[in-house]
Amino acid sequence: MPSRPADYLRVVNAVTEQIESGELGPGDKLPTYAQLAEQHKVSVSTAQAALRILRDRGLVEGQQGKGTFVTEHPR
Amino acid sequence: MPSRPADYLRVVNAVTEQIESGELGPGDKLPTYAQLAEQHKVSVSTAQAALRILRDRGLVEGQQGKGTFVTEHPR
DNA sequence: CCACATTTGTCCGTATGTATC
DNA sequence: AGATACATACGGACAAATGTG
Repeated sequence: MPSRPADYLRVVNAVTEQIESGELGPGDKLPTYAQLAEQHKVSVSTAQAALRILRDRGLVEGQQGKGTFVTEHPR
Repeated sequence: MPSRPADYLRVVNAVTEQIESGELGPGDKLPTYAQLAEQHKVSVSTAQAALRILRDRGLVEGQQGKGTFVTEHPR
């Protein structure tokens, strides 16, 4: 029974790939919660859960009032 | 302006410390969602968010119907 | 200085599914 | 069959920071 990944993980993986492929570079701004939610056909809550994971992993950083940005990662 | 950490991070940190201090060892069972929520005076939703982070970090593993357990393996 | 809109961040309650006992 | 417990998803309500007018 191949259960597909949870929605929030699909978003996590999608964004991670965009970063690793270079489509999104350090300092680049990600779509807003609402845009990300719409793009992946999930609720805003779910998009937020995904971004919380990405923040915890250190891939992105959020700035209130401005947006979410790809971490300038030396690594 | 040290604003204090978010509730879900407090739970993450508390559990992490219990693991690192040896109070909780590999294979040990954590409190249930409801118990964890009560102990830290947060909602079940918030406790779940904390455990999702801990799972993502690889510190614990959830098993449906059974419980959440400290991962067997360091690193 | 103030009002407003935008956007991220947090918290909660509920519903539903899945697995175990 | 029923109880327990983890897992996912959603929507609503605010707070905090930013930018604009």
